[in-house]
Amino acid sequence: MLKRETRQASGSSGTESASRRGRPPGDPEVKRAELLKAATSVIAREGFANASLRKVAQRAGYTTGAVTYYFANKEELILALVESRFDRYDAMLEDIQAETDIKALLERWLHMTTGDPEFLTVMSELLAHGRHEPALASVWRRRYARFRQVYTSILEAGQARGTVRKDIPADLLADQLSAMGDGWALLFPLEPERFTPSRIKDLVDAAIALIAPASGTRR
Amino acid sequence: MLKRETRQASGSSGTESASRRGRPPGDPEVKRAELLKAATSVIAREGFANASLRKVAQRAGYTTGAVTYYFANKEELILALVESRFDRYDAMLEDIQAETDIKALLERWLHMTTGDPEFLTVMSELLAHGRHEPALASVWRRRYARFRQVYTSILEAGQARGTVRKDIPADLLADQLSAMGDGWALLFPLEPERFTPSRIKDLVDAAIALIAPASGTRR
Amino acid sequence: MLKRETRQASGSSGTESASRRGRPPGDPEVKRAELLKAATSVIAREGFANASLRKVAQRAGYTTGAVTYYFANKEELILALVESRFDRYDAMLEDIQAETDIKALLERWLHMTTGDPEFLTVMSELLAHGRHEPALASVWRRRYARFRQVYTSILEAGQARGTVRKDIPADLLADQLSAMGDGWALLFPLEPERFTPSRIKDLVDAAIALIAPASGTRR
Amino acid sequence: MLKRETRQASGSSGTESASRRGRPPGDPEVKRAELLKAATSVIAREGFANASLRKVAQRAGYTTGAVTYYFANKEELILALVESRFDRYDAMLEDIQAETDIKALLERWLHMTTGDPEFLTVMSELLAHGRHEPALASVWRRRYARFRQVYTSILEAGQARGTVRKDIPADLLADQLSAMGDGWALLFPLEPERFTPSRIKDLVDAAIALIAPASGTRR
DNA sequence: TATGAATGAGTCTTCATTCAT
DNA sequence: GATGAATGAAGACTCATTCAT
Repeated sequence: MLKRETRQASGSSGTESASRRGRPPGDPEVKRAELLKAATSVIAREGFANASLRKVAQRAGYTTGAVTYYFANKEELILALVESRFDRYDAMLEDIQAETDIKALLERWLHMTTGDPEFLTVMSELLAHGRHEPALASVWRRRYARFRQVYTSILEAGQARGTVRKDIPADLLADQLSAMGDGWALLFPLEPERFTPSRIKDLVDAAIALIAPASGTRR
Repeated sequence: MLKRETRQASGSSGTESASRRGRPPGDPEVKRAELLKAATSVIAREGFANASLRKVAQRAGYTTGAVTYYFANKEELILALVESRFDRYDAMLEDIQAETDIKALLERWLHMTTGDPEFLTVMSELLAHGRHEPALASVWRRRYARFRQVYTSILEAGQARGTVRKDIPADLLADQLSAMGDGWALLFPLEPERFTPSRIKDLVDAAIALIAPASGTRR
Repeated sequence: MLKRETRQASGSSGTESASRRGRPPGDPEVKRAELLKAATSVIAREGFANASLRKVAQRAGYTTGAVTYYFANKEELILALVESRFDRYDAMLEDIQAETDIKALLERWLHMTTGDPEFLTVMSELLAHGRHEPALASVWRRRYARFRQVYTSILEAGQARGTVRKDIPADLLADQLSAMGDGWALLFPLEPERFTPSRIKDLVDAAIALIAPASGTRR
Repeated sequence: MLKRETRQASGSSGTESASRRGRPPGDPEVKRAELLKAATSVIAREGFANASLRKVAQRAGYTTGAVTYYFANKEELILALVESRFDRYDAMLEDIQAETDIKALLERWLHMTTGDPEFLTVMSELLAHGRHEPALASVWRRRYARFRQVYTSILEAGQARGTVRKDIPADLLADQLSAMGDGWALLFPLEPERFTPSRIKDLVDAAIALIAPASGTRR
């Protein structure tokens, strides 16, 4: 009772309905997506350790209760978040996979992952935290395994086509390249000024050179 | 570091017995080190997000007050922790650096970093968290830069000696290898079962192959 | 009770088909009864303190809104629940009351109250909580008084017939026996393993002996 | 910050230290006892279901944090509370046990249990809630068993002395009397006006008559 | 008639920090 | 020098209740 008055007092427009309760129109999936987006924002900006449901709700323009209405748990929210991020990544990879030129492919991949600045940041936060949340860890293992497979088959195709060195099995190369990617995803937000576009280009070129077949010395 | 001066200033008494073996039992530096060790343990086991000063105190067998007595802040504790971990890493690198054979060197590095199972874990936790704590981030930038230099000079020596490929500048190679290492430090705790000794050996061998000069025997 | 009038006022339509067997599916009273049954279940299993409207709705297979639609309040639901449980108890007592043999009567009472395992549990939960909800307390007082009257008249009949001791007024005996019953209803769920069938039989026999007239054969 | 001002605003004396932190003198056991007393009050007044740590803290004049400082858990607080109540009851029983006259003993017991009006209320609240908290239930089972033993031996002594009927085993009598007591503890707060001193006297006298040896009819 | 989205107060709990002793 | 009692804010979560649809 007391509280309600307080709330109304701080309401801006006098003509607007004082209560925000009741059933507004809208698809629950949309709201869930909104909340996941807000969670992404919060985690990207403040980090996993500092992300709270309250902040997520605030950023989404909801109350805390709304978040726990759509997600039973903080854990469930996080899991839904990882899955959704992976889904997006999946879709993006789909597009790229057709590219046969390994250099072009890597560049598109780079463009894709760095296109949404929040994406890599959130992924690395979630990855770093995965160790402590068994359910999260298992999602990572499951989905990460799929990506290694995709990478591996891409590299195998490259080996067949002669654009990727054959002396190292494709799965090891995939493992190494994705570890490298994870490392950068971790380092990038720490010292963004070091990762200038030209530095990034050099690193990508170097990566391509690393996995290219031995060409110059003997051919 | 910030507050260490303060502590020492009020702690260095001229009457201290110099004949005792090592530092006297009440030595603040010893206690600080003990607390840092406890902090390492706690973070390694429970993760940065779940590590609290209380847990650190408990693990060290100290009282809650002791932690804030020896460290003004949680932040200060964390900073001291990173510095101390880097100091240790520095010392370890010193030993290794003399090794000229690049393969032997990498293997010693591997042995060294994985020797203390808590080490890599804590480092990756702190690295992942660095982004959100400006002071921590700056420590990382400063000290990480030094390591890249060391790595670079090692790789340059290898290039000079002909054991490392010359088509990629040493600093790019260093960047890539350390990113790879960071990636693995992150992935390892997530799926330790995937990193069997033989898989690790393969990955290291593959890494060596990656940076090796294009040999005449291979095709 | 408070709001039942309101409901019925708006619910009794004259066009309702009278030929259908029982009440039509949409009958509010049926839904209310279903919800009360669900509430019984929830309270019996989880206890009054842990029972929430949401759980009741869930168990009944209704939506959250349905509960507050059929019952204005949580309090109203509880009151309706007590009344309905008492109604049932009333009906059960009706059947038994005819029994003239006091031992047979007690045994039928026992059989009756323990027949539905949820019954006693819910009653004791509601009884224990009654104190804190004035409306609930008043229901208890009113209906409990009636039962003491019934018990008293049964015992008086026994006294007249010579099967119940006459040195203690029937109302005091009724008070004592019902207190005993309440005590057991409270203790039973706490240590069910202690209340084996044979122990229960002994306790009932002893209770009968307690209220039996001092027989000539004893001592 | 905001809160502190509020706190200070309601502080009485202007010269008192604004902060209440730091280490005041005092025995932790005393504080624990204080908190238990506050918990007793709250539960007695508002019931177990409505008792919150906040209310306990408030009544004791502490903040919520203080309660969880002295008791790790709400559960731990409750357990400590039951144990302490039982300890008190134990001590009281000790005093009484020497009484050989069964009537005098019962009256002293009555006097004792009703002396502190909160005592019985809290006990019945805790008893009623015991079912849902395994740890609490086990404390009840353990300690309640002891009392039944004491009661049994008192009744056995009565039987040996000829003041208690011998046709019902003492342990059954103990069981019945304590159930009766629990029942009354439950009913009393519900309708205190019914339990006038004279009614209580009658009930006690009737109870004594119930367990007295068959005297009038044949001797 | 009935739904279910959303609220907002309240629950327990954890925690960094402060400070009298 | 060191302790540990106490704070107060924040955390996740639950829940009765409201109400647009």
